[in-house]
Formats: sequence, C-alpha cells, structure tokens
Amino acid sequence: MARKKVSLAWIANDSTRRATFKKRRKGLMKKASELATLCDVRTCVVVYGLGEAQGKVWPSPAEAARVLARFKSMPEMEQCKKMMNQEGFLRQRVAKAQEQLRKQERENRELETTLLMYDGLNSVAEGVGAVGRLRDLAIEDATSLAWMVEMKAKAVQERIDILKAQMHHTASAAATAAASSSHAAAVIQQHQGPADALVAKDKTPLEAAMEALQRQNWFMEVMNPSIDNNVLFGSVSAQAEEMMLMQPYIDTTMPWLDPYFPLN
Amino acid sequence: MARKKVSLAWIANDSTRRATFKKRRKGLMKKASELATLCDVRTCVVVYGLGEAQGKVWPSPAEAARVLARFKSMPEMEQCKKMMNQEGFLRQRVAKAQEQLRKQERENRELETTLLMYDGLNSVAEGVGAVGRLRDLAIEDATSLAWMVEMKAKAVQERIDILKAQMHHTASAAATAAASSSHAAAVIQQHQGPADALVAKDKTPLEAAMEALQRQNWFMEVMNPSIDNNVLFGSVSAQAEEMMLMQPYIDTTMPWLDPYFPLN
DNA sequence: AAAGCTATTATTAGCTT
DNA sequence: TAAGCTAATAATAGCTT
Repeated sequence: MARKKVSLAWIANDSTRRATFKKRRKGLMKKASELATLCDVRTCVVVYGLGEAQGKVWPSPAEAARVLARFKSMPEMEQCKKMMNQEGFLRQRVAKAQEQLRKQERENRELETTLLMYDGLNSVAEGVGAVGRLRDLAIEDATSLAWMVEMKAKAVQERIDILKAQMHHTASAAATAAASSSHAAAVIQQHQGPADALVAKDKTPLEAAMEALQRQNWFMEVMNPSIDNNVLFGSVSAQAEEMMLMQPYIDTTMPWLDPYFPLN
Repeated sequence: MARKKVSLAWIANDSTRRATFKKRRKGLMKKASELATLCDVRTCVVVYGLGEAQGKVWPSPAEAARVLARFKSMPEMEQCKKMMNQEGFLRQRVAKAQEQLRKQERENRELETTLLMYDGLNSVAEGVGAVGRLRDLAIEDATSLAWMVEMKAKAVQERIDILKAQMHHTASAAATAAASSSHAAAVIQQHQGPADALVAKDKTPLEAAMEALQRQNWFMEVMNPSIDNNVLFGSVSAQAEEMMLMQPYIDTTMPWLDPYFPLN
C-alpha cells in the first residue's frame, strides 16, 4: 500500500517477499492487538512463515488453543456460516469491484447524456435542424437522451402543476404569488410571463420544457433524479432486444426520436 | 484511524464499539488473507466477538486447528520466544515512542542552539558585549552552545588544514590553487585573502572562525555533524553533575564561556 | 441497526544506507 | 540482510441516510 498499488498475487522475488512478510505479519499482529483492546474480544492469530519451523501466535498459544477449541466444538454447519476463506474473500472482492464498475458506468452514461442534451438544445437554438444532429446517435444514446429529457420534462411539468395550484388558491394577483413561491417559479415567470402560457394546449409539455431549457441553465437545479436505470443503461447486443427495450420510449411517449417525425 | 486519532483503549460507547468491531474484524481478516496470498504462508485468525456465541475464523477451522496443533507441539520455551502478547506489544510501543521523543528533543535542542549561536554572533557584530547576552543563559544552554561552536570551529579548522596542505603541495600560485579547490575554499579566499591569514598565530582558530562566520552564512554547508550527543543534551539535575559534565568544555577548551574571561 | 461517505490517520512498497 | 525513510495506498472514525 505504498509507492505503487500492489497486485494481490504471490510475490515472486525472494527478498521482496521476505520483507513484505515481516512487515505485514507485524501489521497483522498489531491489528489483532488493537481489535482486542478496543473491543475487548477474544482473538488469536497464528502465522507460519517462509521456512520458519514454527509460527508466531497472538496473544498466546494457550489462549489460541482455547479459542480454537471453542470454535471446533460448534456444529460444522454453524462453523461454515461464519467462516471466511480465501474463496469467499475473492468473491466478495469481485462483487464489490463489479458494483463499483456499474456505478461508474452509470455515472459516465449520465454525464454523456447530459452533454448530448446540451448539444441538442444548442442545435435548436442556433436554428440548425435537431434531426441532423440527432440522426447520428447510436440507438442506446438516443434512448438515454430520451429518458433524460423525459425526466427533465416531467420535473418541469410537476413544478408547473404545483405552481398552477398555488396560483389558483391565491386570491391576489397571480404574478405576485408566482414571484414569491420559489426560485424556479420566479425564473419562469420572469422570462415567460404568467405560468399559464407554458401549458397552453398548442404545445406539449415537452416542447414547452425544451424552449424553456434553451433559454436557461437553471433546470439542473430543479431535480436530482437518482432513479434506478439499470435496464435502460445496460448494454444491449441483439437487435430484437433493442427494439423491445426501446418500445415504451419511442412509440408511446417520444415520437420525436423517430427519424421520420417532423421536428421542424 | 480517521477523522480523529483513536486512543487505544476499550471503547465505552456500545454502538460505537460494535461498529468498530465489525469494521476492524473485517479489516483483520482481509489483512490475513492478503498475507497468505502475497507470501504463501500458513495463517489462521480467530475472533470471538461481542456476545456472539461463536467466533469467526480464517481460513477454515480445520486449517486453524492444524496450524494451532503445530504450534502447540513446540517446546514451551521456543513458543515464548516468538510469542507476541499484549504486554510485548505495549512495551514495543512505549519503547518506540520514547525513542521518537528523544530524537525530537535532540533536534529541538540543536535548533535552539543554532539560534543561540546566531544571536551571539550578531552581538559581536553589533559591538554589543557578547558576555551581556550570554550571561543569562542556563547552564545547559551554555553547554550546548559551547559544544556546537566547538564543532563548527573544528569543522572550519579541518577545512583550513586540508586547504593548507593542498596549497603547499601545489607548485603554482597559492591563490589559484585555493580558488579552484572547492566552494568553501573559494569563499574564504575571496573574502579574506590568502588562507594563511586565517591561521596567523595571534588568533585562535575559534576566534578566526567566529569572525568568518560573522560575515557569512556558508558555514552551515560545511558539515552536518550528526554526532551522538546524548550525554550533553540530557537534562541534568544536580549541581555536582553539572560541573562534571561541563568540565571538559569550560576549563580546557572554551575559556570564553567563563563570565570572567575577557572577550572584548 | 446497517450501509455508505470522506477527511484523516495508518500501513507499507520501493528506496536508500 | 536489516533498518529507516517517504510517497502512496489502504483502513477507518465520525457522520449522514
């Protein structure tokens, strides 16, 4: 654990292995000692090493024997439940590494998708056909993008609903209520007039949201989804599976991801 | 080992102790596993914990029993030699801490003395009576200062001797030889003329060195004494002992530390 | 209680002496 | 070979969830 990340495998070099052995056995014994002191538990450690005729034991051979005897007196099944052997450790290690990998991949995916969304929004803002930019996307990226935009749109819609409800419940002027309700509400009101304009029926919620997003960056503050997206983000190999996964997103909710859907 | 340095004592708080126990037992087992993998040695660890009816063992109860049996088959004396118990650990720990303390105290002493020396030199340079400044020194500080100045003076004298020998062995001009012999030599030559002037018999080597030091700071580069000074720097309690320790420094080598010795 | 996070402390790999 | 030194990695104490 120093100067270089050590790979957990047998150390081939003789003197290096000897040095590591001495250092680490000492460290192990110290850890056992600390555990016993801090938690007042019965512990023993025995290490036989590198051609030594006899091992080193902690805290004493007699205590170790007592501890061991106590353990051996348990039924075999009970022993196995708590037993942690080399294989168990490796399995645990692999599982943990895989979990970390999944986590990282998910995060990367999310960041990439965010970038995609910004790019798409810029296209619209610059008058460039969004279809042209989006056409080159891999199907997985498109799916992720669709998912993310939908989530953002949903968040915006929810905010709008809350805002509407608040305005209807307030007897005084709508503008005053909206301005004082929250930061996000204030921003919307400032740039787009009364919130009712956002939900006019000639625009879908998504379209309204996209327009709003084009003008500002405050939407990242609106929400932090943290929804489990294992299925959506898992890599897909077969075309059939792709279509099945895509189905609910393309056909029912997001027609604008269809290349033939008229965006402009 | 985090957020706060933990004191190695039994943890009174129940939930804290339980949490620490679980974390540290896991860590201990991992260390044992790594030791076995890295060095291919036979090892076993058993920990009984916190009201659990049975302990956790690594790598397996059977192996642990074998390892333990092997250990118990040794003669008692041999076992004890390699045995590391709680007391042994604590002794080791205390010894190490004391060693570090001694080291640190020595270093502090050296730094303080260096400051004293600078101060004394400045007094001389400013025309203030050095005796006035030095009179307030504790006897221990005076001793340290005397020792340090003597060491520095010796270093300077040795350099001068080397330089002299080189000059005498060179047939060409002494100045040329001195200038090319070393950095320190070059500095001396530049500021004081031919090195012979330094050892003129009307100045003691110490006086000559002090004068040189007053003009420059290069002397720290001359040498790194690293001489064992346990005796000199140890705190002294009895007056008689003090005098005995001081004797060789005040009476034979360093008359200038005597308050009645005429420095100016 | 258990699992997860990170600011800190502890351990140690590769060197140097 | 062994002992000591750092720059790095690993473990984990005190929190939060």
